[in-house]
Amino acid sequence: MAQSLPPRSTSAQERGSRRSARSTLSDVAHEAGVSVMTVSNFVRGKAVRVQTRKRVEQAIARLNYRPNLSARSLRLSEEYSVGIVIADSDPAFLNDPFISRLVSGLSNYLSSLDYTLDVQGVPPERFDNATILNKVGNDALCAILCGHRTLRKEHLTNLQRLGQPVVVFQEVFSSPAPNVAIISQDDLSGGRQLGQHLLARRVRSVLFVRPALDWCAIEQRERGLRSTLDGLRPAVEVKTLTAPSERFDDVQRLIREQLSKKTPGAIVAATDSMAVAALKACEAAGIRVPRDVVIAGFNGFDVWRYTTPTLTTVVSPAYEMGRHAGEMLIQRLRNGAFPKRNVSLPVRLQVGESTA
Amino acid sequence: MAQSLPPRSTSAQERGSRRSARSTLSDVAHEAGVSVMTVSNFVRGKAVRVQTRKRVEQAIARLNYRPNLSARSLRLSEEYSVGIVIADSDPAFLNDPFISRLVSGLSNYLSSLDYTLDVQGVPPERFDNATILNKVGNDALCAILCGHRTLRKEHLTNLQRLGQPVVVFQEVFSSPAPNVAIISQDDLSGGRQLGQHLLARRVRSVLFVRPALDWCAIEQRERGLRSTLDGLRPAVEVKTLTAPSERFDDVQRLIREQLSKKTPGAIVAATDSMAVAALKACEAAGIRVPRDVVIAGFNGFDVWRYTTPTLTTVVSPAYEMGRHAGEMLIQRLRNGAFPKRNVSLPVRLQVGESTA
DNA sequence: TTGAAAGCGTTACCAC
DNA sequence: GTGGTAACGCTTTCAA
Repeated sequence: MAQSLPPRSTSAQERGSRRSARSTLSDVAHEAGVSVMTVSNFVRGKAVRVQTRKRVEQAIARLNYRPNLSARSLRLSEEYSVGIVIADSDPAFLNDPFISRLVSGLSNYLSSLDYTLDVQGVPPERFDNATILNKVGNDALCAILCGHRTLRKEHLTNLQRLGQPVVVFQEVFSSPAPNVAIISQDDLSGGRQLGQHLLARRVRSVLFVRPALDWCAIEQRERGLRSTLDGLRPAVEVKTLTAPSERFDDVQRLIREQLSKKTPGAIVAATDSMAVAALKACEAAGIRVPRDVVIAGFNGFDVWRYTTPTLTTVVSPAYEMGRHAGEMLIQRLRNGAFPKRNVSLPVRLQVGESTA
Repeated sequence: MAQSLPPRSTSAQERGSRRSARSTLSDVAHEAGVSVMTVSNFVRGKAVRVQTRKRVEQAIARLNYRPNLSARSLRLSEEYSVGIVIADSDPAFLNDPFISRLVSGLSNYLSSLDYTLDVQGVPPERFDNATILNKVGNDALCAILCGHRTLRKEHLTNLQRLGQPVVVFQEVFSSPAPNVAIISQDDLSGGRQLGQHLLARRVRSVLFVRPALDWCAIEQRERGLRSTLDGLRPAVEVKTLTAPSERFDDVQRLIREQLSKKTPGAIVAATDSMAVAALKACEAAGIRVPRDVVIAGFNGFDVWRYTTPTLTTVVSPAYEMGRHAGEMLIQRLRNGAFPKRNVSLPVRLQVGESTA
């Protein structure tokens, strides 16, 4: 198509059939009988004589002109765009409420500054293949890692090498490179708050249920819980039960087995969906909640209100984390440095009927 | 910065401090001692002599070169990018499981073809302000509309004027413009399937609970339900209850009021979260499910398994809708025409304990 | 206030 | 196989 490059005057009408008549500044200028620069100035809100402006406005409307972002980016060496790569083994990676809220918060903040957000999910083992990482199309990046610690560490190293500002969520690695910042939620405190709450309920023994998955948020939750309950007199026993997968049925079965041996005073699940599985397992076993055993989880997304009894849970500030990431990246872009390289956002214990 | 345009030889190192040393084809060519075109050819997988290739590979690794997408897009008049605008009054617009799955499906498909996905949520009244619509940065667009029918119609008209391929979800408008296609799920059939199911359960009266919101999916659901239950002998009574908002507490209260007057044989809620509200209202009123009343919803996202009893629901093919949109847009881009302009994807009744 | 020219990084098109 | 050249649409710079 478009044979050996006609020298000029290709109007939007004539131009290739692919992009049906996309008009350019030059087209508008021609239509309005002014120079390209005048149109450009008008589009960018510079002062233009009223008379000229009217002509330009009409030409723009007539030609349905919209500025071309690629051309602008190329000229300005600035993309006005941020990308987020989400490593997740679930193809429906946005379905996790933590992620969906985080991305919403990020997207909204960026939109308010007329920045674009590119979203790409990727299975953890193919992380390095993500287009967003291999081509330059964003001013800055966000990443949610997953998989084994070694793998995550490796991915973080690759992110550092990109030479772009990057925000990584929910990691504990110390970040040597000045272009990387880390945003987490204070899961340690979450575990502690929950521990205190259980103490106030006079719980004597706790079963902490977690997925085998190597995920530092969960380590923090357990650590916070244990730090509050360990070494008390009279003693509070804390036992950890590790589920091979996070699948609802698997978790439910595992807990049912455990309950057949012994009923703890409390079950704390590393996530809400595991807590619901525990709830169901108790129900099936004829163990009443909260009378016979109290149950609590982590996350606080919607689910808590759907169960009977409603669930006590530690609420994640996921939306705020996304928003905060946006703020930090924009500051980094504008000022050349992150205001802070390691941020921890507060969590909040929400008491439901399951620990009443 | 970067004073009056030095003629050449600005290497990545010297270049402006903003984008710290982003290297270009020219830098790589210089480093490898070959021409720009050779590097470009290599990068795009064209044949290159082994010896040359090695040098280029090394130079790329040394300089950490990544291709610049804006330059590529500008040159090729192709962005390799799709945008999705989501009109939603909830700031956490991705939190709706229908939307999060749809976007995941779309994103994954596009990723597999090395296309980028731009995501932007926007409150319905500011739809026309979305950056994605006002600047050209994508080859094609997707849109999820919301708000009053009149408003949606207006937005659809604006989308048509964009002169880009567009896929709109869950709309019923006939689409005059050849650049717009519509993808829906078969809610009519969903309503019918549910109606049949209730008939088999010998239900005599149905309360259909819906939000006031003007949303055509919900109209279809009701129509399907009624078309199956209307005019039978003996008659099945169908009554519609409209909730002013979709808020959980509001819906719960409304249903409780209704139940205090009369208990229907079945409650069908327009969405799962409303169905859960109904479940809770029954529980609070001492009405047993499914013994005294059976309950069903629409959507089939996770929630169904969290409740007690588990929920009967009509499962939406949300992920597939997103994927399908991607396929249609890419076909449209490659072949110049949509294979089909109106697609309806099948739904599936999933029977849970709530109608056992 | 308006305009002409150069160049951002890339690729199509030739020529060698 | 390799390389020179022009152009994609835009904005900065400088001159009128």
